[in-house]
Amino acid sequence: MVNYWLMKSEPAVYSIHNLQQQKQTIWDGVRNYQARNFLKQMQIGDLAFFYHSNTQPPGIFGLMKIVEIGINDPTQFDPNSEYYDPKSTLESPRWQTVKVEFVEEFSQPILLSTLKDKFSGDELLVVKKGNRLSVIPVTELVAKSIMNMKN
DNA sequence: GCCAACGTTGGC
DNA sequence: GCCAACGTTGGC
Repeated sequence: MVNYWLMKSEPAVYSIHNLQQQKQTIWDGVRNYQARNFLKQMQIGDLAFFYHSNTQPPGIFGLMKIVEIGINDPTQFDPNSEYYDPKSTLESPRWQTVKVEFVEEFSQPILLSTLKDKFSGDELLVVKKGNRLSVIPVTELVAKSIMNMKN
């Protein structure tokens, strides 16, 4: 069974175009336990919407696929990284993540304003007021609907 | 730049 | 375990 997710990134830091060029990347830097728990639930083959946050306009700009799971986020051990976590140890790492692969960039991005028109906060967490999670699950029904909207 | 809505930290 | 203070996210 394929699960669907939505993963946020600030395009000024890492955009769908960066992923398109790199083909694959380790999704590092998530430092929120709830988001991490969703990362741990991911399975190889799952699909994730690439969401551009903190930009104008915000929205879903493409699709990616989970190709590797259970990766220890390397930046937690790197004192030079802004994501360094001195409380994390090699014996029991705190932060796990996944490797994602570029699938497609949407020819027409699905903007947050559109998502707000189409879905309620209960249907899709990203339109819920006050939502701050950078990794959220998306139901199959909503995912299919989004896939239709991009055409 | 503002600020609402969180999550985290740390004293007690 | 409580909760005040503080930090962060992210749309606007």
